[in-house]
Amino acid sequence: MNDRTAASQAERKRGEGAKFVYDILRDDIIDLVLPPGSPIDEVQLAERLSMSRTPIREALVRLAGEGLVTTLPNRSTVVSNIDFLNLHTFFDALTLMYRVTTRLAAEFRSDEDLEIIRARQAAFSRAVEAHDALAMIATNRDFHAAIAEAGRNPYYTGLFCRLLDEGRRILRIYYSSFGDHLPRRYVEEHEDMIAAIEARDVAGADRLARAHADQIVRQIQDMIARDRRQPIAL
Amino acid sequence: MNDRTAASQAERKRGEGAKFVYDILRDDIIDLVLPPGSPIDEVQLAERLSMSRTPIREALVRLAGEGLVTTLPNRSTVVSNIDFLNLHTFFDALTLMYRVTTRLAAEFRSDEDLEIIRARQAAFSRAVEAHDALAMIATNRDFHAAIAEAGRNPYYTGLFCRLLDEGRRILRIYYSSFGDHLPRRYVEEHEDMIAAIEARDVAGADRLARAHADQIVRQIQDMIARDRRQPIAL
DNA sequence: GTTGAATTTCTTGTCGACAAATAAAATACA
DNA sequence: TGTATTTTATTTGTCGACAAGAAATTCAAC
Repeated sequence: MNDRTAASQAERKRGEGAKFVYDILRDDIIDLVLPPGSPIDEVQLAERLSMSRTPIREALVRLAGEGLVTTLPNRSTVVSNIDFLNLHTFFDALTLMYRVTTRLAAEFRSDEDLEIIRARQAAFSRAVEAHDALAMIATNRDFHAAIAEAGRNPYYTGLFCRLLDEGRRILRIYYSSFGDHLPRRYVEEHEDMIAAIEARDVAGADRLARAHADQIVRQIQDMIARDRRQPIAL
Repeated sequence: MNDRTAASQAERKRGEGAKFVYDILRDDIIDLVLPPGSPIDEVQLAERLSMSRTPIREALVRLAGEGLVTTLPNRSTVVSNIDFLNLHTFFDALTLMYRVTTRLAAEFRSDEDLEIIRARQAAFSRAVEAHDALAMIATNRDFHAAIAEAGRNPYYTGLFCRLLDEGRRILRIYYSSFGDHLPRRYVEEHEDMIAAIEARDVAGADRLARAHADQIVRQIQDMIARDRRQPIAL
């Protein structure tokens, strides 16, 4: 799978076995190392990570709770499909969470929050400069997650992070079609959002977040319309 | 605990052991049969339900994923506290979900959805007539959950149901202070919402949902202000 | 009587094994 | 040759047991 598997040989503390395999599976699912539909074999995973099936099952239960894997009763558990037929519900929720979290960030952010957000934006900017599409997707997610954290509403951050992760999966499918000019626009939009959050301009933050969300949704829809590899589902 | 425990003697099908104990624990937590802070002993539960610890642990992992229980590493797992200090984040998210789901229901509802919603409203009305506060709380939750289902956005319904369940816990703490006149107002508000959903009046549904949410939030806040038993936390 | 260390107890996290349920393969039959 | 049925095989769900960690208790020293 990946090189982190080597770390499994190192002795792990008691109690973090499940978290260990959870993190590995989660990252691999979001990065599409495990594409939708991939079966997950408990026994195979167990011997690869040199641990019992018990912590692996616990990780799978948690992943199922977040909707990242689907458990067929008495049969295999597979990586959840991306529901292309109902993407509009995803876009709708994503847009709303963009707006709400950015609004709240403008209202409740502390100076430390602002620092973290700026650091995340710097990482995103570097990824854009380097034309590294994969890093762009990841750092963009971290940027907005930091804004959500500044809003200090765990209900929103929870749903938003789930949506952002799902968005990473979708974007990763089409990452080859990323151009060079559009992302730079995102950098500028991010800067505007930071300015609004710093100025505690709630209305402005909402307007920018909405525009930003529309922008991203439109780009994903364009990519899907342009790329007709799997028109129905994966 | 309750009489459902007796059903544990009946033979269960393979694979639904975890769901069985999950449902029991979930209901008991939401109904405050297990109040916040209650420790959950795996071994005790295992022998009471006459099953192994494995399915019980799976249920606990799922409950932890939904935030209903908190697992202290290497120590006991307890029923999660109600965070009275940050109730405003709960009210904020609840209000937003009320609005969004009702809007979407007005937009996408089918005739079958409307039937289900009406049935739930009838149950709520009966509970109000019977002055059964506990049934009121439960049927009110089901009514709004049905509206959310009609909106057909699983991201919203997921968060909303979590919020409604948490609201049930909060309301149940103060259910003794329920009067007789206020709930009747809720019945009428529900009827108005149904009418707006039937007429596909999105703007009206939004307005009614917002007013309804404000109403409920205000009542809970009044109850908390009036009842000073546990001013800080439970 | 109080404080601190050692011991015991109790609960959890992990393991290996077994049995049920399903999928796959092999066989029988038309 | 194609289809139905039995057999095999694989994978999951469950179990009992054991060991690591933390809390509670005991014991000792001052």
